[in-house]
Amino acid sequence: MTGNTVLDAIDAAILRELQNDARISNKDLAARVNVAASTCLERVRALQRRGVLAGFHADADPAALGRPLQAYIAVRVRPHNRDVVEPFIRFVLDLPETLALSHIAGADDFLVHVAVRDAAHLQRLLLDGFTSRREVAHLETQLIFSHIRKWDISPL
Amino acid sequence: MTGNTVLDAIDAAILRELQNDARISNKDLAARVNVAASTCLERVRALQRRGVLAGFHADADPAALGRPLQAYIAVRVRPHNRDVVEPFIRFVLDLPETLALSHIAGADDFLVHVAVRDAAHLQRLLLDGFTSRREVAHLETQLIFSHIRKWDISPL
DNA sequence: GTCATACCCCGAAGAGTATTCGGACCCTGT
DNA sequence: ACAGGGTCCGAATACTCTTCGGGGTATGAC
Repeated sequence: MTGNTVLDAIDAAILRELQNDARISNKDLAARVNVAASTCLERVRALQRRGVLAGFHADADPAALGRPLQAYIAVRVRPHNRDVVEPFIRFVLDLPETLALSHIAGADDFLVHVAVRDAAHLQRLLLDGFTSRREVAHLETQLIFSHIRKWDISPL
Repeated sequence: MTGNTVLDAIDAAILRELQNDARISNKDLAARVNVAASTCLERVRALQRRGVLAGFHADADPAALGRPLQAYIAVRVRPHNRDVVEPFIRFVLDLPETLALSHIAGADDFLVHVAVRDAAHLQRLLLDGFTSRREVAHLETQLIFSHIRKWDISPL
């Protein structure tokens, strides 16, 4: 291995396998990427140390948890300064409906990805959760028909 | 346990722990949720069978993989019918830059979440990947300052 | 009451896995 | 040739997974 950014073929393979199945045993992982188990273990730990592997997470299905409807909520926050923005972020992340939150550049300031029980639940969330807050200047909601997340992010 | 939708306290705890760390050992998981290891194992398998636990994935940091810049690309596809939409979806999911793809209701048809090396890379992706396609009628790109994904989805 | 049924849970133990560590190997520069 | 640094490996011990038989408890029929 040469530079600081690039992964060699074995690291890339480890990354691929762990993104595909985070609960694979170290022994099986080692077999798949053709190194000894001890080597494999050390490589995984190195990837974690380097921050390439940021964590391992179970993927729970929102629909199976009674929240089959997803939406994006675009939010404009006024005034758009630290004292307003930081509490707003904390508020959104504390909502059980929230799946993800993006702070974006453009006409809107935030894009909130939510999963709810049904349209009535979404309506309640919008009215009671968002429009009732003073700093929320504008809302725009888009229903999500389907959402596909790619699990295998590859280097460059 | 009664219904089909609800999880009891132990299942909810298992879900929480596995979303927090998918590589926790079954023994440690059992200790955290206060059941025997064998019981815990069976519960995890039941959650997988039921589709509540859809998978386990390593979380790779796009920035550490040389792609520190993220954006949403809103796309309008014309005509919006099966023969056009399905190849488009396949195309987007095959792009290495794509992190996620949503099919949405509203003025735009798709929202594509991408991670790229830099602005020039994004520009190339837009021009060569998207606007060069016949079915792409409109594009709107928003840079992402920060993106926070919540890992712990709770029931209801 | 008491019996049957259906769950859920548990602990023991063999099979299997993780992890450490010393040493082999292979570059690279002197 | 040889020293230094890095990477990899396999053996061995400690630890974990997984199966399986059995115990506890709630429910409902008689």
